[in-house]
Amino acid sequence: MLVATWNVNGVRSRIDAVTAWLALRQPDVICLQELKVVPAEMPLPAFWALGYQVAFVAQGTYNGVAIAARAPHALTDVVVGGLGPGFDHEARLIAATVGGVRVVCGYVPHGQRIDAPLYQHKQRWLGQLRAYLDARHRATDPVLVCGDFNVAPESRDVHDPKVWTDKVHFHVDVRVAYKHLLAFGLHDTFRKHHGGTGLYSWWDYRGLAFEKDWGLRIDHVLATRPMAERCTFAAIDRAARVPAHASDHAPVLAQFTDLQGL
DNA sequence: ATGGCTGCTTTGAGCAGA
Repeated sequence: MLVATWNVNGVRSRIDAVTAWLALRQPDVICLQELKVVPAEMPLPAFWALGYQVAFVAQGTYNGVAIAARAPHALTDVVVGGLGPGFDHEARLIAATVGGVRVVCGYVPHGQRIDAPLYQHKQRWLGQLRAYLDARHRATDPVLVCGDFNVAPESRDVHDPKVWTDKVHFHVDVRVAYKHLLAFGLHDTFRKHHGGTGLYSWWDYRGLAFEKDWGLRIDHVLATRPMAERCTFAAIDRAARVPAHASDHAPVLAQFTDLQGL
C-alpha cells in the first residue's frame, strides 16, 4: 500500500497538478491538507475519474483536509475532527480506515509567531492529538498519522537551524509537543530510510528559497510499530515543487507491504 | 533572508500561511 501526504495549498488552484501527480504515482491513499475550499466547491469528480473515493472536511478560505483511496480500496469509518471543544471548529482533522489500516490526516496549526497565542494553541493541538490517539488506539494497532505537522523535528530537518530557532516550526516548545505525540508509539517512516541533512518537504515561495534549497521537513507519515516495520520505502517527491504554480509543499510518500493479517 | 510569494476573498487590500 502506497500512502502519500501533500499540502496542496488550495485544491482548486492545484487540481490539475494533483490529478497529474496521482496518475503518475498512483498512491493507494493520499492525505491532502489546505484544501481552502467550501465543501460545495470541492472538485470531487476529478478524483472519482481516477478511481479515488474521497472523504473530506472543508470550510472555505482556510484549512480543509481530505483522505482519498484508490479502488479497489474502500474508505470506511470516516471520523471528522475529534480533538474536542476549541479545536474542532477548524477543518484540520479527518480519519478513515483503508485496507484495515487506520489513516489519520491532520493539518497542525501554523502558530504564527512564538509570542502569539496561536503558538500556544498549536502546542495544545498537538497535545489533543496525542489524547485522541490514546483514547482510540493502541501503539500495536496499524495506524498512520499523516499530514502537515508544521514541525521540523530535528536540526537536520532545517536548512539553517540558527534562523529557525525562534520560529514556530523549530522552536524548542513545539518540538517537545511533537515528541510527546510520537511517544504514543509513532515512528517517522521517512527517517527509517533516509538519514542526513538537506531533505525537505517545504520551501518558501519568497526569495528563491527553493532554488537555494532553503527548506524545512515538516510533512510526515508517522506509523505505529507494526506499520513502520512493514514500511519498505519512503520518499519526498521534490520534483512536484519544481513547476510554476506548484504548491510550496512537496508530497511525501511511504510504501507498506505484507499488511495481511494485521 | 523575512516586504520582496501565494491563494483566497460577497474584488481587492488584507489576511494568513510557512
